Amino acid sequence: MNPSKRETVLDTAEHLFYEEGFHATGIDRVVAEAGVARMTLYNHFPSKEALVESVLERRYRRYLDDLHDAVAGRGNDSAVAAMAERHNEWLRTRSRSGCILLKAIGEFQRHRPALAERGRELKRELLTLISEALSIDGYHRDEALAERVMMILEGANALAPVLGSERVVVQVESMLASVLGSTAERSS
Amino acid sequence: MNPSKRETVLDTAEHLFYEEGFHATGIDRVVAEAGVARMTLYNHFPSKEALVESVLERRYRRYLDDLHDAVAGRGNDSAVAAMAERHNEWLRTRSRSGCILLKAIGEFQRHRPALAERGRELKRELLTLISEALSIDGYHRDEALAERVMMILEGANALAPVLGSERVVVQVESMLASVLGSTAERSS
DNA sequence: TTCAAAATGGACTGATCGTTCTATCTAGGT
DNA sequence: ACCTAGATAGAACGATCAGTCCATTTTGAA
Repeated sequence: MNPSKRETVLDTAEHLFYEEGFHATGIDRVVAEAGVARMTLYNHFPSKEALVESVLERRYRRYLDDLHDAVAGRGNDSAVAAMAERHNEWLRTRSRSGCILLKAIGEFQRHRPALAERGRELKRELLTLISEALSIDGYHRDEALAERVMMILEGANALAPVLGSERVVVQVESMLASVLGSTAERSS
Repeated sequence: MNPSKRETVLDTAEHLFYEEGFHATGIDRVVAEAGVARMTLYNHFPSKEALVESVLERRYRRYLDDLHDAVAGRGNDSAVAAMAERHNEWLRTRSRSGCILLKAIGEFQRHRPALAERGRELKRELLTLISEALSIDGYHRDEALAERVMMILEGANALAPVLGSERVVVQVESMLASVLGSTAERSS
């Protein structure tokens, strides 16, 4: 069975919102690019805001699930290293223009506070995921360390559009080693 | 003498563009908030694009100059530490919603490539500034190290809207120590 | 006091925004 | 063959967009 119209709309909207911005991308543009009637979109999503939320939810859920899977299926690497490696894969292939969530928070924090807050929630899920990976690796209840690791990943996201993904991924590994290595609190 | 109308427009536009987004902020909104006639704006700036560019230029120039001054006027701190401290001051007071340049690059990379490229140029100026500070501190020609330091600052910018400036500034110092400390290349 | 430059406010253009409506068409299951 | 649910194209809505024009008022320096 072909991808449903709904999925087509989500794919197209994700691409356009991510590459061209949320406010700068009109509904007409989405339906034209998706090859779908305008009312088809509105049958699946009650408003543009709802469409944006679905796009964010779907994309970031995939990203979080991907990181989770990387940890679960890692070989000899540490959990955090496996996670960072999977993040780097996103940087190389799907996330060359920064983090879609931070873009959305920036564009909607005033105009649609609920949307921005949902974005922050998803970001906190990433922080939790990092915390859990650190626990697996023997760093227990070190929230500050998790924040530092997250800052590495977000720094890479932010600078990818400036320095390019290639340059940025190699610094992720280097910084991860520095930040983990200089911690004396490891308990196993 | 009162601040010129031009400065008033720039102040207002900077605030609105930064807090509410570029595409989401109309000219009408800017002139209303600035308490200025629409034609006054268009007498000083030929287009919205020109206004955006002036806003970016002015704000980021101030930021870069500020970092430069911090290095020049530092006490016993290292150059990079003085720079990071000044960056943290921006995070606490003027830059709580992420980096205005990265926001602009995100919103304009497709619609106004020239604007986005100008943004990237200014970002490269920051990288140069960091490189120079590292040179002062005895790390010579280590471009990768400069990129790592920059990733710390940008990671902090990116996460400030999620974790808050307070949490983020303390991690900057910690990470700076890790990243500099784990380098064996220091030559003085 | 004079005079030019700067600023004003409001009308106006054509384009585009998100959203709704309607009438027609297409598919798939019974 | 029939029915229904979904998809279609396109017109239309009021609101807002960036940008222009203009006649009038305010300003500041000579």
